[in-house]
Amino acid sequence: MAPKIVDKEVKKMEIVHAAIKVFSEKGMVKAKMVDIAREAGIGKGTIYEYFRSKEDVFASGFQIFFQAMQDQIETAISSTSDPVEKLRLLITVSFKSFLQHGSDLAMIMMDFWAEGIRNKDEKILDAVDLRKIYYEFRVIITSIIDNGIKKGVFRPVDSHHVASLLIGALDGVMLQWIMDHKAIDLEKITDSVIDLFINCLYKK
Amino acid sequence: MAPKIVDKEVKKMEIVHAAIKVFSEKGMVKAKMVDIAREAGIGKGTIYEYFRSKEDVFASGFQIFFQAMQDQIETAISSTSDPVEKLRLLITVSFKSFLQHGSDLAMIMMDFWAEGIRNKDEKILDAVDLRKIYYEFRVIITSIIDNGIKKGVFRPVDSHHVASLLIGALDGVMLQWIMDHKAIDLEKITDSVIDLFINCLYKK
DNA sequence: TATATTTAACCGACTGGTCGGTCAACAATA
DNA sequence: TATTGTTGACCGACCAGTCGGTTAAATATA
Repeated sequence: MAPKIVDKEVKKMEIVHAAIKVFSEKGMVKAKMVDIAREAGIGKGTIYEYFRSKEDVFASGFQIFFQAMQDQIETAISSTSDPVEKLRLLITVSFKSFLQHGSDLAMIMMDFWAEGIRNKDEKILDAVDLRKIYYEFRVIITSIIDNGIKKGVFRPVDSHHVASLLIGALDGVMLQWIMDHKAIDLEKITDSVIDLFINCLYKK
Repeated sequence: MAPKIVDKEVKKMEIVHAAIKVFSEKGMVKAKMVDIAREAGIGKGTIYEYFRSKEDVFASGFQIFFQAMQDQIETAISSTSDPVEKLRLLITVSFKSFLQHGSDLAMIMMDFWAEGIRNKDEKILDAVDLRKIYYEFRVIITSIIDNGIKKGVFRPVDSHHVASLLIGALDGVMLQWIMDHKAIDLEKITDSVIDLFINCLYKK
């Protein structure tokens, strides 16, 4: 009357994390369902007990990945109310989380970008909505800058443009680092980013 | 005794340009050989008279695409010897070339990135060597900045880091623009990039 | 406690479709 | 007619997703 019971949610997470690992090593296209199954230590058919399709697995991985990153950043910047310190933390934490995960996790981000941009018009995967993710990121940074301007710490600038620029710089530098670890010293570049953005925002 | 003659090089270029169009619309994976053939107005088999594989077609497209971009930028910055003006032109031309081509061409760049990063260890496609391309780009910008420092126009900075940062900012802002044209005004952001980088480099 | 029963959970052989690459036949030219 | 150039039907490797069969945990029964 009562058969084998497993925690569906826990197992689903196990599969997603196995999938994230495989995606990061092989990329979305070359990663096969059987690879994910093997990594999770289960049979291929079992995946379909928890996910509707490969895309569904991918979307779940995407969401978990970016949610974790966003949480990490928001936790860090909520520790202070000083706009300068918030920006400094945001930049540092962004680069740090990349450094600590190595290039595997960076690789999967590349696929998320590629997939997210390619499917930006199709509403199939609403979890993979990079527009929303970037919008939210921009709002966070814009509000820090606006607050800094209001407090008279920063000179008046177009906060939206500067926010876009900061996000772009973070992404773009990471992109170069993914391509060539030896050419880009992520730790030292952090200081340059902070120097350029914060010093240039300071009111003189 | 003298059979049909076609200009192999011209036809090869026709195929590559058809391929670039198809790649930009569908992406590397979804673009089929038969699509490229149809776009070029030829049979599928003919492509294999000019290219060894799909990857070979992709690599050729890659090379032509980036070479054109690099030529455009180098032509622009060679028109002046003023470091400030060189930087201003480099930023403007980079964004302009993106704007004029629309998002199709931006899409293919995304695939080049993804493909280039994924195969960065495999030496199969040495034409698709993003490391080299970014290195060369960095050299160009570094030399402009160093020259500016030498002339006493710019304050002394780590030119390599600032160059990486500028390239990153250009790429990263374009990435956001690709994702959401409405959220990013590429023309107006150009001014912010110039403002931030050039003003902050100025010696006071 | 041993055994039977129930059924969620699991699995991997199979299917159906896709697509890169080949090649034998065909077309055009001089 | 000899040679270059073209072609698309065909092949086979590949793989996402399916499905019928199996396993084993929890309970019921004696």
